[in-house]
Amino acid sequence: MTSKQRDQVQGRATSYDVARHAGVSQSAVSRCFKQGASVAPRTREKILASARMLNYYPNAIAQGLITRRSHLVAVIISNLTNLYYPEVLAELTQRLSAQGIRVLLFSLAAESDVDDVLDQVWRYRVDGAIVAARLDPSQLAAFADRGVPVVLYNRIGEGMPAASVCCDSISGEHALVEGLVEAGHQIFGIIAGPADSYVGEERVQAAQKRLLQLSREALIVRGNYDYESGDAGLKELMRITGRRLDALICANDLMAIGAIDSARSNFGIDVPNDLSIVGFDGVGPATWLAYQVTTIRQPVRRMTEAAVAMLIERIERPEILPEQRLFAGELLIGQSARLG
Amino acid sequence: MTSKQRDQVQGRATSYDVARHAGVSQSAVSRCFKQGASVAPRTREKILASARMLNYYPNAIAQGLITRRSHLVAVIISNLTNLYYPEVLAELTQRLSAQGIRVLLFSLAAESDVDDVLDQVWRYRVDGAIVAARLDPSQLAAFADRGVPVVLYNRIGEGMPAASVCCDSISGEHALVEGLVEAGHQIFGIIAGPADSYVGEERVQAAQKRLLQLSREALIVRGNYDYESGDAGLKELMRITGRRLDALICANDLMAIGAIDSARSNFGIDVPNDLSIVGFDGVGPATWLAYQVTTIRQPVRRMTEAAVAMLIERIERPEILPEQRLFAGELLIGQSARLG
DNA sequence: CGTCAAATTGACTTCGAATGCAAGCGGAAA
DNA sequence: TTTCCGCTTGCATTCGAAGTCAATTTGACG
Repeated sequence: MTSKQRDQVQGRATSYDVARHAGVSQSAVSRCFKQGASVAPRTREKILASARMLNYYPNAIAQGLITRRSHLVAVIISNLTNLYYPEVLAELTQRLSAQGIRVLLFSLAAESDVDDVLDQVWRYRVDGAIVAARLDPSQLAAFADRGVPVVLYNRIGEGMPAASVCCDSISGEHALVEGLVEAGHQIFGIIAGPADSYVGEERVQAAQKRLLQLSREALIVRGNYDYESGDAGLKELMRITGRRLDALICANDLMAIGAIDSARSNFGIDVPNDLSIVGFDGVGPATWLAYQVTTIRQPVRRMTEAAVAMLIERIERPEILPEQRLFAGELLIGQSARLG
Repeated sequence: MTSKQRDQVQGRATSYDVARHAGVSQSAVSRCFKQGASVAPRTREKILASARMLNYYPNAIAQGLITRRSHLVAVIISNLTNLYYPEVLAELTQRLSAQGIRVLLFSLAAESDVDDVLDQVWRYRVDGAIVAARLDPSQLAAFADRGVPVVLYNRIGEGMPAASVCCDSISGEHALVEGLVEAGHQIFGIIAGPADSYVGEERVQAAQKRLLQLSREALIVRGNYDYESGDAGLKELMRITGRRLDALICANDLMAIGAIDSARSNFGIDVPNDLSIVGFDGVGPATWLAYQVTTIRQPVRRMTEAAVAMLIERIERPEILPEQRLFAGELLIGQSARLG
């Protein structure tokens, strides 16, 4: 077995192997795979035929080394088990893929665990990063220092401006609160997200502020964004209010769903007639018949599209200044709350 | 600004920069970052100090080129929006990460779209791949030809043996069917998955076969693994059976949930008293109070652990022969079905 | 203080593809 | 046929780190 054949069989053919097989130089092979390079049609065909025969694919690692473009983008997501992120991830991956960019995935156990993965991000010389996790100013600065463009997803730069794509929590919560107040609700509860969640805090503060403006107060308990937190939060609020809670604002849909189930099963409460519950996100299960959560749906497709576009812009022209893009959410009127 | 300072600021420091700064050779720097290499303690400290000062991180791309180990693994997943996969992906990513391996994510629109991404997989010289999508024999052979170890997740090699990790659909479905038959159900319906889903077909065939053995027949309609398919499937079966359906077996939990909701809301059926519905997977929402689906829970943690272990074994010793590991699922008794 | 083995170190090459540059080639015009 | 110009092509170098091998230093011991 010749070396050439072995290469072929092992699928380790290099541009030199192809060059030898086609009787040309390695440069010619390289040019064949480069858009708009100068190669005679006859030569190109000969080379492509050899490449096909040898099962040759340009080594992206070597390309990355010489061109300093890895065509890799780091996607850093805090907790994939949250129902909301898989959809975002799938969208991002497919959009990036369509642009010839591959996704290096980093999934964190907690929102603030970014430090653990940044080393790896630097090592792989990614062309950019999309981050849905908490970045402190020094981490954000590290990206800037290294010239790695970042786009934050549903977060903004703390302490320094950064490119970001967000869903407008504030007007979303305002719409929900106004609807609830108009419908005459009196005793408000809020189940917040974990303290280190940017959107969670934003949503809760927005709701709280608008309630105050409308002369209502709200009792706040903290949850963890999961189904169980909805149950636990509701129980706590029922205890605190002596079961007189009549409107519940949850920082995300999953907790709203947990609360709806708990209200019905554990307290025999009629949602929405005795208790209105609203969420945020517009995840799939929110529209399931058993819940039909009244919520704010994030425009995931437009947001991911914007995130990818912003990132690619910044990869191509690193000097572009930070920009925040804020997308309005859509009020999804379900059956879990009485709105005015 | 000296070149050294610029390098530092731009985070583009190379081993040469560190070497110059520490007054040693590039080889010394390289050895410093290699486990068990021979470097004098004093030298090592000097180098590490310089590295820290210059913000040096070894370039994984260059390392990959010379060592032929990219420390990248391709994870190919068919449809991330299926509730089951995010959990698998999160587990895989974290386990691989703990082994010093990064995940190159490929998410497909459909089960059989693997071809579109294989080029990219070859180009990046991944060390291995974990595939939860349909691979035909030629695709499987392509992995073998290129010496890229693969572990199939919830699939087996068609036409040729391949390393794989699966949940035992057959005994799972048998347990469900037996329970349903013992409880006296007469008219069985099945909502299958899409035709190109391996586990879907396996589950349906297992259920069907066991039903036949127990002298029952089942009407089969095909779904798409999503919530809507559960609704549509149920409607179709109700039509076909003249509303006399009393046991429904769904190829996954999401369709079971859709069917439960549809039965209750659209037909006013009491689940489980008038109609028993079972699923498969044991995804999060299956245990929600509104559903409490009777189902088979896949041992995701053990399965992903096995998949990662098998893959790493094969990366280190490519000659290891294919092996199938079949994990029993756990019968999760909920409130959606009467079992005997 | 000299010897010798062991520990350290640096020069150089390598991985695979991209690219600047100069040489080679062909065709058109004179 | 000769000259010139522009398209093709190959040579040589480069990206950044790893590893080989030989040179050098270290230190233990006589």
